[in-house]
Amino acid sequence: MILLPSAGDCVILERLIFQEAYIVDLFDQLMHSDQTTSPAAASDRADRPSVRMDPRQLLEGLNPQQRQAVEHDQGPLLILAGAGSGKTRVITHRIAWLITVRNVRPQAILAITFTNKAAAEMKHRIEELIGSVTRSMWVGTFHAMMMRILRRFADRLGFERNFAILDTDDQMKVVKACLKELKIDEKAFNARAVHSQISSAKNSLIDVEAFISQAGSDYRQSRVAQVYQAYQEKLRQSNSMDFDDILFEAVRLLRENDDILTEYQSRFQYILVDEYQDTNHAQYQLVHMLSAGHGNLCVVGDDDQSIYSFRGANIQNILDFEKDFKRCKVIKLEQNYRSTKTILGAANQVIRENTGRKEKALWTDHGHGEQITFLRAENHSEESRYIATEIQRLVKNGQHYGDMAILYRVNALSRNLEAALREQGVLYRIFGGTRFYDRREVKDVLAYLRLVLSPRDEIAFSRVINVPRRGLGDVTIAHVQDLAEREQVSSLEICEQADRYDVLQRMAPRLLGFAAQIQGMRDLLTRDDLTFAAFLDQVEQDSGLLQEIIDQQERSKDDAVDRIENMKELISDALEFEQNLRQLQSLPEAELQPEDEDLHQIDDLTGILRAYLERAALYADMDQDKENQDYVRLMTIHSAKGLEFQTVFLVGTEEGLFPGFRARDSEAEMEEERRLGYVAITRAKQKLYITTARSRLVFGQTMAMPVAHFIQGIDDQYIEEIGGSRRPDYQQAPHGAFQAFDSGTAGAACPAGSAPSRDAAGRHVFPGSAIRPHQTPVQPLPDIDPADYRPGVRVRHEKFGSGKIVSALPVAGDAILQIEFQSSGKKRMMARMAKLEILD
DNA sequence: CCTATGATGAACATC
DNA sequence: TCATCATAGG
Repeated sequence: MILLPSAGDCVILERLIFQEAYIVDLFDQLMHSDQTTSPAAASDRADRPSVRMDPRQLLEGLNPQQRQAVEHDQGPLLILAGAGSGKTRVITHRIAWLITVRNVRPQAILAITFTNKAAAEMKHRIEELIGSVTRSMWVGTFHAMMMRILRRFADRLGFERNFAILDTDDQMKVVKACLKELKIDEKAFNARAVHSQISSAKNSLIDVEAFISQAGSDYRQSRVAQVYQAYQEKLRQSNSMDFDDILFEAVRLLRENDDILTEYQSRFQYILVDEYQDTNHAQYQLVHMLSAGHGNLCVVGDDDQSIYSFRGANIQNILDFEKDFKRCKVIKLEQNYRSTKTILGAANQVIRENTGRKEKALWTDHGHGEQITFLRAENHSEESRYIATEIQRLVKNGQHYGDMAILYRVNALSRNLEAALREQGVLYRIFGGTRFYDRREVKDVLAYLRLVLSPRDEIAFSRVINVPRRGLGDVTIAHVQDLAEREQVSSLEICEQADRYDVLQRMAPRLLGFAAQIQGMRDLLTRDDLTFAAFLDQVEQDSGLLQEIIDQQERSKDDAVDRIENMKELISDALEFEQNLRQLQSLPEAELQPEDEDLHQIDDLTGILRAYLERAALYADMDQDKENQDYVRLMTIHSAKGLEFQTVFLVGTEEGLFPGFRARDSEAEMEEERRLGYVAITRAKQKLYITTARSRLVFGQTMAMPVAHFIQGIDDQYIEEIGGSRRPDYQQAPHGAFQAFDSGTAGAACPAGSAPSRDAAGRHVFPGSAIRPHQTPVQPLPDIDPADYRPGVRVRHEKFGSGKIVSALPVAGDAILQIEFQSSGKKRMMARMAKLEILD
């Protein structure tokens, strides 16, 4: 390793810090699936800029305000960066400046971004400037950064280091369980609403006690307080945190432990926070605490782009920054480098209606460009068809799919568009929607993994205890959980001892079988002689999850094939994850003993599993967008934040949809919708389309949709209207006309039949392998060629003897076979798993 | 204890 | 429209 002793720094100290920073970065690279580290880049390591550039270059091409921001030295700094004002440029150059000019060690910099993607982008751009320094920097989201600290000090908070992270789905289930336990009527107390109250309480750092006292004698509130209390208790017993806890507990950790706070305060000499307008109170507090000593806090944001209040974001954080940090410097970036005057003008008109914003005058020296095209279509199919044909027209004129994006308020709108785009042969890709790790079958597998890793994970337990069906019903499960509570042990332990309890007598064999299954998997884990992918493969099989889907394939096959593919995909994902890890570990530095024990343990299967589960929870954006890919991008406005496109189609800008119906009676929410509109409009560089439909299917009903109010306010000079005025039109097309139109395309849009036929497969009895833990080392499954398994081919199975393949369906390098055995009739199995001998 | 059925209610964005 | 939930019947 190369050590560059810097003035005044104790070499040993530097060594330690460097080591941890290095390992921390390994972690980071692992988490970002897009960061498939090239060996070349990886070995080009240095904790100092490898290319020492002339610092003056860092200021080149910057306007005076940008320069000022980059060169700012000590003390708090607020950069108000309007849309398209070169914000990222300023941040990255500032970091480069700090390192090269101010001689700040990279590991003394903490840079917080809003998304993982933004973090990757920031690192990339810094490296372009000064080489691979980012590997020892902490760059990431609040959640990811705090997780590092929390893992390390989990014990101080009373958690085990392998605590689980609950996603929204899990959280909901826990809330429901609490409601049930407290005998609260779910109709009077909507679980969703209660959960959101708990969530915002945590984001505001209101703990259970404070919530209770705040509720006072208010019946409703004190009931919610009870749920909050029960909820926290359950999480604690399950050794789990939810998303909000990650921040909440981090604050608590730093508040209650002076030594830890001091350590991180002195480590992070410079703190930068991007998208500061979207921080919540907990995040505010974290930043505050960490920067308390030196006050070298630089926040960047735009109050007009605050669009995450649903997540607890508090726009006051940015509005009050000057009050909170007295001697702070404020720099406004008001020159827009992105859009035409027309687009900017329209955007300004939309946002100007908001009150209580920081006055900014965004300007550009670009030309006026084309007018904004406003479309008033009859219905959603016409709207989508217009967009599709327009895209094709633009492409004929030399534009690229990759320069265009279609933005919408709600994911559901992508459906209609998809049909039309496909029809017209437009290349496109949809972002967002159900994420890979959120798919049911994937979550089931992950729940097994969680339970294997952390036996106390009650939430994972209840998810998988009867999945696949083991003939264990609500009553039995309730008994198990009651006993667990009474005896203060985990439900899994009750299962292990099921034969000791009278109430469980009847179901004891099944419970024991389940416990043995988990134990078997845990043995595999601790024995540590499998690759991670092989381990996951084994879990998918031993759990019976895979077999269950195969059985189901009998009837409803469309769905089943997808699900099997997802399970296979999960294995490849695990493989990739592991390979990345190995590659990183093969670097020379990895031989060092990291001071951080947690990261050290990433060496064995258990460590990999823990890291993998964390990634699944925190870094769920699996399908990363590759730049320069030539397809139209479809996404929500929220996920488009920070991006820009030559041409933008903003669809469904209708009252009730965008702005959503909930914003109706709340001026605050209305303002957020306007900000959202502002964000959408400012994504466009050259050309903007705003489209609406006079009628649209909402909740399966055709509804008349008025044009969004904030669009009506845009001046005529900026807009060219097609299909009608954006101002209220009294002329409605006859209903019947588009009724017929709808039924024509609706069928094509959703080809799946209305009633997904459920199959009546008999319940799954646990396989023999489950009861007997594995005695012999597990053989990795053989690679097979799916093409070998064709209908008519005769095969031999070690248990069922010889048989003939009736049908074969290739799936992800494997095949689902139906085999007619001479002795035991028809069976369904996966080719690879069955270990068949081909007889012909 | 499982499954099918029909009712019911939900739908906004993300770490 | 789609998914989840409660209920009834096997």
